Amino acid sequence: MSAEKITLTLPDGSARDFPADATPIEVARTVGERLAKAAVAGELDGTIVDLRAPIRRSGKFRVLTPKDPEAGVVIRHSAEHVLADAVERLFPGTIIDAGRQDHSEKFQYDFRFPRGFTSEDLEKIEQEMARIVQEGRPFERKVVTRPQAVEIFKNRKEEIKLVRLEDIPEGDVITVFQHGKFVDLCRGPHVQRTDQIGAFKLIETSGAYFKGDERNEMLQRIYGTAFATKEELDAYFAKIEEARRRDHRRLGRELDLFSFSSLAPASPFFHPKGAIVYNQLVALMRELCREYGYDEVVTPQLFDVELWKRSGHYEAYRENMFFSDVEGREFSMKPMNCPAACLIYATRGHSYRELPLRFADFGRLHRYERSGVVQGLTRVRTFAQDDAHIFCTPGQIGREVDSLFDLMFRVYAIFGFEAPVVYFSTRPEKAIGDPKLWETAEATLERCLKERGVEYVANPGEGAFYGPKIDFVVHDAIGREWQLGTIQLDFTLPARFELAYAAEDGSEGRPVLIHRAVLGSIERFFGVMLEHFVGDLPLWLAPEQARVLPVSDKFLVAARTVRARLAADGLRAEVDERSEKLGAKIRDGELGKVPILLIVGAREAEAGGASVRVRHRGDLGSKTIDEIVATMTTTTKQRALNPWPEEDKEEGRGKKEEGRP
RNA sequence: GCUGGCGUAGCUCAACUGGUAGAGCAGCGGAUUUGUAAUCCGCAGGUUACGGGUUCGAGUCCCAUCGCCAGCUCCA
Repeated sequence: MSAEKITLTLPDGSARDFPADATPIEVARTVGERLAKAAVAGELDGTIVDLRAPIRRSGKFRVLTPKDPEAGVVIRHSAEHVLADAVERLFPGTIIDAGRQDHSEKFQYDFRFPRGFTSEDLEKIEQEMARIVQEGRPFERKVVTRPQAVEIFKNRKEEIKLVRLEDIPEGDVITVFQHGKFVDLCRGPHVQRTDQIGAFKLIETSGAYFKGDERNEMLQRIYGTAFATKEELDAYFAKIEEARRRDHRRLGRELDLFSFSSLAPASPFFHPKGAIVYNQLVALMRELCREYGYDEVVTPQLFDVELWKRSGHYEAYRENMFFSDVEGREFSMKPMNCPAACLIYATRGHSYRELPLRFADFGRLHRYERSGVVQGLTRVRTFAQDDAHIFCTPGQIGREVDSLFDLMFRVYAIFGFEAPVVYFSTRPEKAIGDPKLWETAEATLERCLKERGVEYVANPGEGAFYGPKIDFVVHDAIGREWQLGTIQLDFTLPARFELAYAAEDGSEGRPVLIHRAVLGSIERFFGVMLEHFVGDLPLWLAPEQARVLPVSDKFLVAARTVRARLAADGLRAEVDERSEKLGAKIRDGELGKVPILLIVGAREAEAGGASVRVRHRGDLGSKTIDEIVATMTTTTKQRALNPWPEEDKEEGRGKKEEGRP
């Protein structure tokens, strides 16, 4: 086997032959001793491989050094071992579990430790890690047999590792990595020596269930991050700081949009300004519902639990529901709108001719969420969805779903959300309904995805309890994924509610139910969107679209006249009547993120207009009131992202060049 | 729910090892009449989240409750 050859194509384009068991570090040496010394990993056809592992395959190959951004994952992975080593050195007898799968940003390690790690512990551990890094310990890779591996971890009294070892499928190659006295079960890849870990920092500690299952013991986890250089490490923390700046909870308070009270935990209060934004979002969806052939319905909040038993929620969703007893009857607040839609459908007979029937429902929902999981507007206990339930024939599913894709992408584009990630989720463990119906539903939805040609990620077992779903996910400022829109195909509820329609041939058909939301929860969307815009809402959403600033009290009347004209044309505007200097009013307007400031002094009062100052863009000069109203009205109607159209190209170009060296 | 941390004026934060709560901004009043990111002066504002306890004395130490933050688990 070792006589076999492989051909590696190097970055300079040259193709060279090597023995099949050649390792990346050996290949690096043939290129140059300096490259070999700096190497942290190899990369074969885009996959990072360990320096010491035989390559065995022909392909495009290169050597990664700390200068390559891709090397970061290897550095963090190695820092992870150094962390575990440091903890074992400082706290002998600590049982180790395992590190992190995804090293794209952070590393982590779980330990069985009698108490939580304190910040003093972290400091000590960091110092110990620094020592290990400085010692420049080489990482060694060893392929071992299962009995050898058992032997190693038995000797080290690493009982958790023995459990982990059992999880490795029979026949897999088992490798361990060692640096200094520390040995860990690990696939790699790792750097050559610990001193290639340029800069690292421990971030925080937390509890974490063994194997992520809350029925298991809780281990103590330490998080950290590492980079090739101090500069990259600093940039990482600067990014975190930027995320904090955009946090919607902070923006919501500062802009007086919403608040929370300990008397209604995890339930937002939308202040007058926040309610304007909220209602604009709903108005957008109502408008689109009209265009796409929906009928809006309004349904109750509180239902006899009989309904939930019938719908399956009592069986599969009870932990998330609020209950109350009235007159000896048990009631529950609705966590979803779908059963109400079914009840409406069932109030009379239906013909195939009226399908699809699309019921939009902006009803308020209540879901009990465990206290530890609630978070700002993104995870609350009461919210409304831009919800709808489409009753259609099986043959209409394809067209309905296709039209939903149009709607989703159209709406996300309005907010400038980058192409959302599409997930396809199938039958979960806790599901109701006939498995055969599930299979049909899953196959139908997947076919819609394929016919549409959208790229999607399979998410097995993550469907709703009544049907498979397609989810649309966008990323917030901190890189967290948030599910917004969803399309769920449901054959189960129509059966449970015995819904029917008279088919063309006179037989009785059973409608299919499509659940769908575009924004998802209005509350969550509000939060994600606020972070996305850093509070700089586009004109159509801004609670205060313009603020009129009189240069002094002398122009108060003129300012009020400008405001009155804007209001008469349906624009939201205020006058800053304080006896502050203009500079102060501008400052407060900018900090308040008002899109347009209209300055009225002697010149403007006489001409009957205002000087336009656009948020973050500065003075645009005097305009007539007609021009201001016309521009703002158009921008609002178009739901443009930019509050005021850019000036002609020449000026734009000139401005850009000013900033250049 | 679990692990860890936090809770002082509307906001941001002070108050040495326990010695009896203070500043900036915001608010209010007055002066000022202002031309593109902070005018000046004054006033008011707190049972230190809540309830117990230790102590001569608790914002500070201990216990319990509530809420918030991060993570785990879960999720629109």
